[in-house]
Amino acid sequence: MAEIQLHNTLSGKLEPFVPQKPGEVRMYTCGPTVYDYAHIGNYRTFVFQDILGRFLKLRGYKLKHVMNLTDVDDRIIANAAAAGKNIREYTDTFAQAFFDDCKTLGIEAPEHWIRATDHIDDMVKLIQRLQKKTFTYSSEGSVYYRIAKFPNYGKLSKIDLTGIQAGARVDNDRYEKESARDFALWKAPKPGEHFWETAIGPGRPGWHIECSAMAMKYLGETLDIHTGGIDLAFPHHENEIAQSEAATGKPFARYWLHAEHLLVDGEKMSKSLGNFFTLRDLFAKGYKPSALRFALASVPYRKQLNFTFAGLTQATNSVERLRNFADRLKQGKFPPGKQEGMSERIFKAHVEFDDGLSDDLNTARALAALFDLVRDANIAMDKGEFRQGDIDAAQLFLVFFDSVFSVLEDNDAAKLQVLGYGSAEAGLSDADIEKLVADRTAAKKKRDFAAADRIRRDLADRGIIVEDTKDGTVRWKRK
RNA sequence: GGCGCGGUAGCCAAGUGGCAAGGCGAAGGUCUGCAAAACCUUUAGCGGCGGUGCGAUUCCGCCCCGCGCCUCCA
Repeated sequence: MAEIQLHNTLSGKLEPFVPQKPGEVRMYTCGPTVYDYAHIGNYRTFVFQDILGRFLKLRGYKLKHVMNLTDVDDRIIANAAAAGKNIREYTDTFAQAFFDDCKTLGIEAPEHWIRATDHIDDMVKLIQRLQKKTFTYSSEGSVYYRIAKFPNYGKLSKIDLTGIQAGARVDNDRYEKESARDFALWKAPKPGEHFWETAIGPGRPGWHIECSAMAMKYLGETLDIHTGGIDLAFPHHENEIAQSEAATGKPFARYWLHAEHLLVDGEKMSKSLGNFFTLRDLFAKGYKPSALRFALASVPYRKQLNFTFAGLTQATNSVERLRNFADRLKQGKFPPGKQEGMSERIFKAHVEFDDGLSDDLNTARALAALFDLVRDANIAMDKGEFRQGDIDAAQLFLVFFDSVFSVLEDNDAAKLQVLGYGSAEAGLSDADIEKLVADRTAAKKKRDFAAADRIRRDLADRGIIVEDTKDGTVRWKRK
């Protein structure tokens, strides 16, 4: 197997991935801010993180993965107040929606899903540590980080802040800061705002401190991998580095991976442009979770992904092709024995697939290896040159593939029902379908094609596709 | 302006100094009672201009275009 290479934002280069502790990966990912439903752009990043985690596990690493939910910030405070709810009540709704969405998209739950407001004490302790080392100063009840004291500031985002002055783009009138680039570790409460009473005074945490505090609490002072969307590189991750490394004197994370953004029709997604979508928006239009997952996963994560409905349809059809192949493998009748060269062919595809993912999660390259094999295997099957003894190797590869991509299982309808989409109408049971299929076969035998076609059409209207195969068996599937 | 992605067929997209993967779509065909699935065939002057090479989509320079970040943002 090829060595795993990952693009590290810190170095700007592809680097061989070697965790600190052999066989174990400690990964922290920035999750959503639960002030509203997450959108498909968020899920582009979360699917990337999922694929990374799944691939590492598949490669035999023990994965310790922590994802946070930011459940306190300005938007949340404002929205909760507007809704007449307290912060917890308000964010619970969207946290639950996020968990449901993840399940629907096949995003595996990390070992820990943690919330900022459950870790106020940890943040306070970290701030105190920074206070002791004089990386902070207080002003009007808030605590700020003194960037001037951290020499490596900007090493992740390669940003040079010396030119940034308080002014038009920098909010300098709400708080008193020594320097415009300094950021808040702890914010003094504004009138009427929810606050925590702590050893460093009343208030609420700044945005960045939560990730430093929680990541180090669960994963130690040096993480193997830290990921998020590209927009988080600055200032969020840069500030995490400043806080964490100032406190510990150790590198905070060894590999920083950032997912590029998703665009819609070539433009930034925004509510004002009317091109802003949540998962629920797409499911309500009838698109399948597997199609969206495939669409998000098939474009390598460091490339901007241009989301379009045409693209989603393409993804739907691509998944269909793979499922057809998986079905054929499962249900087809093949001659006994093993075909000369076939297992080698399958093994080659397997290796190429793995090589693709090892190359900084090049999913497009990996998929090409799979589709190549699908074609070759179909050709062999058509010719009767694919045998029973070859099934296992092919199946093994598909399982490997699906351990990462997770799109083969035909469970879209069930998933949608969890979110309340798709008709919960009493559809045809398997037995009903079998009966109708048998009726059609009987009609065909009598060469009553009109009757047979009528049954097939009725089934099609109810979302069941019936197909005759070469070996005489009839197979059906739900659309 | 600084930093960073990217411009490859109708659409999505990989890739390499030496005849340009893969998927979707479209057209024609094979198979089928008809379909579906599958298979076959067709569908690329690699943003522009220069440069270095026997040879450049791939390296270098300049330019054009799209997108992102530069303290709300996955």
